[in-house]
Amino acid sequence: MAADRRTQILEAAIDAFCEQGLDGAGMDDIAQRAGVAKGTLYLYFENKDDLIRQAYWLCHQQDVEACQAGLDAIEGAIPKLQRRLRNVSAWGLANPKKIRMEMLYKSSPKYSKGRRYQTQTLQYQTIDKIMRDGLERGELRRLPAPLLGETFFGIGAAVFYYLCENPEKLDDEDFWHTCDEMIAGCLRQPP
Amino acid sequence: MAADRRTQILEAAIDAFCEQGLDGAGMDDIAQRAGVAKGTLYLYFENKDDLIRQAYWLCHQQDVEACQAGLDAIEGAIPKLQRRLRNVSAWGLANPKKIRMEMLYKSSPKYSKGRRYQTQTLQYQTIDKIMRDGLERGELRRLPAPLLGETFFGIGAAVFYYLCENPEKLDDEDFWHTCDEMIAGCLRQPP
Amino acid sequence: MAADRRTQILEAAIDAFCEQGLDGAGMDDIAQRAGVAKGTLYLYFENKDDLIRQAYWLCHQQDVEACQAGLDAIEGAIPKLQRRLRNVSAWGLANPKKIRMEMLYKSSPKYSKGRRYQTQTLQYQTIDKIMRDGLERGELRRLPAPLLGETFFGIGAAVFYYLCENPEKLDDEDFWHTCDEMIAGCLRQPP
Amino acid sequence: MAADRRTQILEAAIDAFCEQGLDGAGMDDIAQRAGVAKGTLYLYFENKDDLIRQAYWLCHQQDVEACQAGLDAIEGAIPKLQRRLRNVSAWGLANPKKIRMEMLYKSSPKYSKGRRYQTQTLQYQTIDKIMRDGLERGELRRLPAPLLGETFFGIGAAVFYYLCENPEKLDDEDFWHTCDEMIAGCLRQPP
DNA sequence: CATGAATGAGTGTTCATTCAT
DNA sequence: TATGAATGAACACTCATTCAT
Repeated sequence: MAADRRTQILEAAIDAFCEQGLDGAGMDDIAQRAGVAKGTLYLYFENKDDLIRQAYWLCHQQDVEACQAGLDAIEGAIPKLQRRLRNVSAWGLANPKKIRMEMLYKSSPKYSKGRRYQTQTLQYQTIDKIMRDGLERGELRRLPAPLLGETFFGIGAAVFYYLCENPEKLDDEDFWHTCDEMIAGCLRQPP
Repeated sequence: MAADRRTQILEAAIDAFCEQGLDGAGMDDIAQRAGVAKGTLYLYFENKDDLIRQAYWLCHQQDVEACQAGLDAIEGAIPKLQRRLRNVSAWGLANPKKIRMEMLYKSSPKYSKGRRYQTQTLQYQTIDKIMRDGLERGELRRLPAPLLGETFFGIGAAVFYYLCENPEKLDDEDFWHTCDEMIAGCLRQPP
Repeated sequence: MAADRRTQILEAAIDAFCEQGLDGAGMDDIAQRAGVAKGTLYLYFENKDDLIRQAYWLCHQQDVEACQAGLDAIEGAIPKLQRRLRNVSAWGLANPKKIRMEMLYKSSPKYSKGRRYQTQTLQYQTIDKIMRDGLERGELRRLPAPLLGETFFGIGAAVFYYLCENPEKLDDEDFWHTCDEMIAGCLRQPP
Repeated sequence: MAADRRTQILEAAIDAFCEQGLDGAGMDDIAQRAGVAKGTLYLYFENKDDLIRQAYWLCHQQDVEACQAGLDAIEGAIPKLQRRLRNVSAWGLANPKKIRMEMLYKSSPKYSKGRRYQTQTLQYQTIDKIMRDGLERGELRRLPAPLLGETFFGIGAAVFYYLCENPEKLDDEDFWHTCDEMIAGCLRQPP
């Protein structure tokens, strides 16, 4: 399952972090989960900090990539966001630990300021672009792009958490239709 | 300012946790901030875990109480939620550390499952009630109450984060009007 | 024997360093010798480096003080040096570990450049003074003061090592008479 | 420059030990300096200890050999010692790292008792021979041969250190004349 | 009640050594 | 012969907790 040592360690680390937290998970534990000796970790990562950052970055990149699927072909901010919500939900349900890892990282005072939606993330940039374009076309409510972005993230998180406990809804088109309406109702500029 | 020793310690602890994280903040640091000896902490709290839980609980209770202000007098789920958003925003801006403490606690795998909106919280119960009532009256989108609740939380968090960086909007009625529309557009069942 | 905790630890550390070297002696070992817990060491010393430096400094200061006894009352560079040699020998025989600790410190590339006789030591300054005065009065060979100083140190070390294995000579006035002659023959400017 | 792998490694090791100390220098560092893989070290040396001992021994042998040059042709203990001092000084200035390596080894509690002049060294034997012969002929002060030897070493070290910082003196015949007088004044039995 | 010196299990990290290639 | 990835015991250091005062 693990292509190489590095990935093998990163996956073990993500598991450990999810279960015990960034501080709670020890290097010993991670090494054991990865099936390597403790010293081996330091062949691939400078230190625990580096391991955490790289574990986060792996999750974040995969998340972003999954979210992006098919987005370019869609016209309009609202439809793009609707599609994006489906993308992230499907990916998140299949990779719950990676979602959790992103959250842990972002909520740690050591690594981040506690926002879900942060300027330096890749998501910020793509979402921000969508929002600015939508605002320009008069498609979205006249609110600052960052607020629109953060709001979209908030709704997304809600839907995702709901799906975690009701995964069967993932294929329920009625459910998605209502979600689409929520997003549209929330963000679309009324005529 | 601190009524008694216990509160004095709790407030120092909240400060420390916000700045350095639940694991990052040491009992030494907390004691120093509180102006008491390290041993004294253990007279008021069983251990660090207990201190964290009580610090969280203090913040959570005050949060809930502040959110509740004036809600009983309001008729209708949507208006209630709109008011609630103003309540939590105003309180949160005045008590950013307490909001942060709640987040830290909820995002720690040791104490919580990582949800913002959790069954055991007091908010869950009040919001859930509002949602159930609203659904019964056909006021809200036909979605499960927990999803509606989580969605409301998501929008609330977005608005709050935005206000943190643009606090002058707190008194901007136009801003709030748009927020009200976002909430309504998102949650109200269209005719 | 140990006045306070700090001294108690320093003495244990000196013992350990002498037996196992600065790097070879572990903090665990030092703590055990001192009869305290490992953590206690860090209440009195910032880190191992600090402990080493302070252990050295303690030895160095006592060494210097012992060497100085009665020197002020003596007139002339040669007699002063002769007396000094007796002083350091007597003190060194009674405190062999402290002498060794000084050597270990000075010979460690981490802490020093490897000279026995170093500018920053207290001995350097007092000996240098004696040499300069002696040169001024034409009492000593016309050589640079540092070379005279280093030479005196070299002879001193030789005598000390010899005494370590023949401690009974410490009270042998004939022995000291010959030592005095060695020093004089070596350093005094012939007429 | 390095005849074979073994020498190449030994020279790299000596460099590393001089700069970082016997404990401070890692096998990694030595391998890198020698331009070989870490594992290769263990083909030529049993372990780090063995490497240290052999590195020391190499330096020691070369030192002894250099000191011996032209000594057999000289009659009399004092002239021999004077010549020897010039030999070791010239060699030491040209091979400062080898001198340093010898010192590091001798001052390490793990390998030695901390004496400059030690029974098991090759120097001990040749110097001891000179001293015994000189004593027999009444040429030297009536002191035990080991003390005379150690004293000579002490003066030698002083001269060498001085030359390190004033290398131009190496060719200054006046300087050497005074050194010769120091040695003679120190060790020769007065009539 | 309050203290803070003392504790020691636990942490992240290093590094001499091994061994499959 | 030569390699360098892997190992794991050992290390310096931290910190929640205790307890004599």
